[in-house]
Amino acid sequence: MTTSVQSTTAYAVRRSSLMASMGHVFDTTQDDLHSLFPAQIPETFEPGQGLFWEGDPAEHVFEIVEGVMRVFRILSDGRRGITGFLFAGDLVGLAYRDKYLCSAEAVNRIRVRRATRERFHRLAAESPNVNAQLFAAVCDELSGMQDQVLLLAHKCAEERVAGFLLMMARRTGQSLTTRHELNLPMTRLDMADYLGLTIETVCRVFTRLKTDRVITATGRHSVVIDRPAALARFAGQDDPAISTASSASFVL
Amino acid sequence: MTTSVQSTTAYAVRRSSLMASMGHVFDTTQDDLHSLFPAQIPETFEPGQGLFWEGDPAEHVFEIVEGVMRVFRILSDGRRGITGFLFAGDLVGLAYRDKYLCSAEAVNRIRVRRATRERFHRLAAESPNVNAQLFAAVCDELSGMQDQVLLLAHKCAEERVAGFLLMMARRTGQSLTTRHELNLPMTRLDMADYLGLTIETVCRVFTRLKTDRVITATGRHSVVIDRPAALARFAGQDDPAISTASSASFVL
DNA sequence: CGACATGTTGATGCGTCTCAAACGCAGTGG
DNA sequence: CCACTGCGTTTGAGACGCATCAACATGTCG
Repeated sequence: MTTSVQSTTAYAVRRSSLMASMGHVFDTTQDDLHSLFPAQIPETFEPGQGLFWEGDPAEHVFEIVEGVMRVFRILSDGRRGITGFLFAGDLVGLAYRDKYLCSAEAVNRIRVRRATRERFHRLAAESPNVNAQLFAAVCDELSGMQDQVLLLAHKCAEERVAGFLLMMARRTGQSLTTRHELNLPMTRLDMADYLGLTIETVCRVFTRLKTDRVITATGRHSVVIDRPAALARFAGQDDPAISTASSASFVL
Repeated sequence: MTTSVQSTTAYAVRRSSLMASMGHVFDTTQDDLHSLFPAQIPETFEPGQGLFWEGDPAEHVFEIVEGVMRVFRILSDGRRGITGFLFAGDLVGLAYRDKYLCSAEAVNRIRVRRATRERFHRLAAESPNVNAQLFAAVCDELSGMQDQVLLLAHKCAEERVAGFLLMMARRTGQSLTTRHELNLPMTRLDMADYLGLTIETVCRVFTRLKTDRVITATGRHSVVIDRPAALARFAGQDDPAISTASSASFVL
């Protein structure tokens, strides 16, 4: 990498938090982070297909147009640790230094736009607004990671799964007050690797939530949250990990 | 907050990573992040004294000149979760939005310089170099948090404590090849709250490491790492959590 | 010296992991 | 249409690791 701009980097961005934090300050109709991507027909990736791998030269930044991605690293013992899930509007591949530090795969079929890192950072540097948005978004991600750390360090299986469901509801823009169906495109293994549990434990918590009438399974990859308040209680209620948080998403 | 600059924010900065990542690009003798703080006699805080508390209006940014700090949140069940330790050269209090999201206390006696957020962000915005440094540093922190997430999600007590010792050695600039004394100013409770363990478990791991001749206790708050390779093996070896990482430090 | 905080060690219980088996759904082919 | 097959999921029994509770040791400060 030759320019100084390229060695300054970011990780990722969630559109929702970005709008929430910056919308009142910046004009988001122009000068938006998402305007950095060429207005072309998005590429599609099939479920399980990888966008890039840990260690690959970091050449592109991706914007998720539709679908869900998982970002993970392989630990020395061969296990997979998922550091986050990414949704429509999120950016991914803002790799740090010149290699990707994580791998990224499609969970379900996704559509993405891509820009070269060179182009992305050059354009971002041209606009103070975009620059600030990028910065704010990374800060948001950092806050979310802190919540995730607290969750993993101090919470039991029930709290983790309940918190995960609440996070999914929030990230997909659900109002918890009404009785929506919540789509969970990832497998139990994905959840387990994200929450630091085993498939079996995740599963047992699900059945417990079902027998307690907190949720109803409407399919293998979809549930209805019947009693959001009870779910929040399971999750540890007014924790930062639930109220503030993102709990996932950034990416290198 | 009235200006757009103030609502863009950052979390923290470690001097070491900052130098490592940016030193070859930026002139660090001038235009340094640390030059944003008034060249005045640093304030001192006594052990256990708080710099700011979760929820306080975020008025100042601090630079640690000497000593160690802990950053934490209180969970809904009353337990304390430490999200990181900060060392000389680190910045803290780059709060996001207008309230601190974490509390910060001195572990041992520390010396700090402070700048108002308004001044800090105004000066930072004036220099592209400083701006980029700030951004890169926050990205570094994000990477470190990811490592910490992987550690907490997938590692056992032995691995966590061993990893913690390696992190401490690295953060205090130790070359693991020679036989240095490692200072651990924090209590067992601090380590436990940081690693998601109990005091007793941390203690038992210490004694195991001692009986295995991996470390030697030279005092309550200092150990010698006798066999760094063995310690790295305990920690899970060439994990990202050890090689890449910071494992802590950022702060809101 | 005594009082208190911090650290260490031990006995026991709970929660999660591990191993194993059965189930259910989706896709395929007869 | 249904049997077959593969994979993800669910459920169970047992083992293991860490938390909990308790007692004691040690260091620190009056």
